[in-house]
Amino acid sequence: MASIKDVAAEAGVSVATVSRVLNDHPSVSADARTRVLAAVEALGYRPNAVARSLRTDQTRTLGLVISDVLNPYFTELARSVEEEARALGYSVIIGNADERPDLQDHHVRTLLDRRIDGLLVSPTDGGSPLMLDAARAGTPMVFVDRWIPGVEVPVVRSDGRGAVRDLVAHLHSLGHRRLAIIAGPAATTTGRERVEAFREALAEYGLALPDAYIGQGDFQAESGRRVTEGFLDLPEPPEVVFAADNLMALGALDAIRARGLRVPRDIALAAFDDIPWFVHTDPPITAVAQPTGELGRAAVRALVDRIEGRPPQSVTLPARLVVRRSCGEQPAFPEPDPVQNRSQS
Amino acid sequence: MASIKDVAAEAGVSVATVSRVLNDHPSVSADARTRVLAAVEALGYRPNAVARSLRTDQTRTLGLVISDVLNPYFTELARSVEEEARALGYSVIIGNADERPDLQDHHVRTLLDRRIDGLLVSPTDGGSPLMLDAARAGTPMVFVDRWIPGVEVPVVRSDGRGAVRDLVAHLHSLGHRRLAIIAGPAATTTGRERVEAFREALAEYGLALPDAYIGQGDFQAESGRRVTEGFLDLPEPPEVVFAADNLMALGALDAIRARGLRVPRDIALAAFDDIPWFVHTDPPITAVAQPTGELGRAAVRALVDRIEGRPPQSVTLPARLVVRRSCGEQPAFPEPDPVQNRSQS
DNA sequence: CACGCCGATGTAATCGATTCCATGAACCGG
DNA sequence: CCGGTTCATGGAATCGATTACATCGGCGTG
Repeated sequence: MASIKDVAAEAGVSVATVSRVLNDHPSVSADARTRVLAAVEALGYRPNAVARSLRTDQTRTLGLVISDVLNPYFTELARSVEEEARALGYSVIIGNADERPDLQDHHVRTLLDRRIDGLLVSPTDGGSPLMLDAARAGTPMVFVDRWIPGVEVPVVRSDGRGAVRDLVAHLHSLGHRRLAIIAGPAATTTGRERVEAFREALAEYGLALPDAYIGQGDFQAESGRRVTEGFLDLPEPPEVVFAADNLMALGALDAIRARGLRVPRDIALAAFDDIPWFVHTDPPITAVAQPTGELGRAAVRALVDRIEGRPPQSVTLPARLVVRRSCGEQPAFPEPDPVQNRSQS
Repeated sequence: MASIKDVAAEAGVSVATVSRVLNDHPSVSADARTRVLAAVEALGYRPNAVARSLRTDQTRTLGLVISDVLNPYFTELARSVEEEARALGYSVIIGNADERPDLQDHHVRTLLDRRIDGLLVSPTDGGSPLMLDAARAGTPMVFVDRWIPGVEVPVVRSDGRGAVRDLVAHLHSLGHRRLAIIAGPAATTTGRERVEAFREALAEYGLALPDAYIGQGDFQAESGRRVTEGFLDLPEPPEVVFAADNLMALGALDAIRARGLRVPRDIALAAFDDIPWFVHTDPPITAVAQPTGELGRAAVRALVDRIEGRPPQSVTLPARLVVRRSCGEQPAFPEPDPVQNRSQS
């Protein structure tokens, strides 16, 4: 592979001049510039990003560590992150933690070794020493979706409180009174918050959230199935199951079907996180939709602000309720249900 | 951040010795080794991968350029690729081409600039000059899923011929005679092959595949919807729609529902690519399942063989038919329908 | 006319590793 | 006791860029 020296030789100038042309430094003669450009073309030269990074101490690369790539929510997040980063001249390296703290650490370490300029994390747990150290050591970092309290790192997330209140109102108006929730891991902020939001909303309607109606899941489908089976075995099963993420909702749907029960006739189902597939399930599932794309873009902007020396800002965007048929009764204004909710760039 | 020099100073040895310890070169005294290790620990030293790559001319990184991250098939592929690469000591940088040749080129260029050790590609199109040049220039490269004919690059893919024949047999036995297909882009091998396999299988049953029953899609949901509407508008609409990928099947399902028709009573539906969600749609969708995880792992192994100087091998694995309810009648042996078909590592 | 400044260019140091080569000590067999 | 190995170690070159500094010619101005 041709190096800058070869280009210099071909163009009959020094490497310094070649470098100046490539980084369009002002003081280069028009003549030298054209000769260098010609040489670059002739040799098919491309600057070695590795060498450049070593010298400049910046890689123009962002790390993104997400909890689970197979979860469509995170896939969409990753997509919008990459899109915005590209627009700002950065590349993204994605690490999939698979909800495993050890894998999360592996990726954080690898990314740090590669000297990425900044790190976007959706933590699987309460935070490993490694990550906390990195944050303290001054690695530009932003939490997205989930975060770790007590760490001086900007957070970009969505607030589901309002949407959950709307959901409970919807459920209440349909006559449901016994509402259960499949919670996410207590180690995650989203795992805790969604339960709290649900509990508070219930309280507004004078409803309690008994312990028996709180199932402990782990954001994976299998746990949704298991917890739901527990609910159905109760002497007085809930009338509604609210899953704290989309995968667990799927597991719940499975468990319900396996008993030969029908949604929403026998039991209602709702989920946190809306995904395109919820339109196509039987029945279409009512969900709390996060502004995923906007979240990803805002997170990148915050991180790049931090990297480039501007003050980064935490951002909280509201989620909204999308009513479909899984809780009973048709919505007054049926939504258009777009096949593809992708933001073309 | 501490460098190797700092470690050397702290341990009272030269940088050469530190480097030897880190790469466990045999001729280092036990004493020096412990002192270096202590210094590494004390300073929290981590080798700079950028500097190392520059010197050794290898990054221990693989590039993966996929056609569409939002397609669960590719997400699963990406996951297995990363998993196997990690096991072999490599990292993976994923580039999402979004079925756009220009984006594909952007990612290939960026990855090449970063001097990745090898490239895994599922090409969106017939192959840009950039990619062909890279292949000719000797960049270790492997095609996965889709490939480009006439290029000297190993291919890891699955052969759907057998499964498609099984599908047609299944459809025929259910009494269906008018079968239509939503094809993928003709620029992709998978786009062309699936139509051919379908046509050949039909021929075995003495059935033709008229042009009116071949719709041109682009592997995205919207095209599936559009094509299906065309089919339904035909004076003699097909009895079965076979979508060449999962996203287009979803679009088809949409279009069918929008007309108030029911699957499989009014029209049958089948898809290429099985995904976890097909279990949960209404009705569950019959599909041709690729051994996605195995494909990803085999692709990585082939690429790493090539990188490390062993002869790489092309691999073709058979796909298989998964019968569900979208084509009519219950399967004789209902499958267990696992909630999560993830291979835990 | 001379001085100083500016623009264009080249030389060389530098980033943080790896690794070739030289050096010196220890050790072995004759 | 000496020449030849072997082992541990350090010095310095190197990878491919960027960039501070030096140099030099030309030009404007007092």
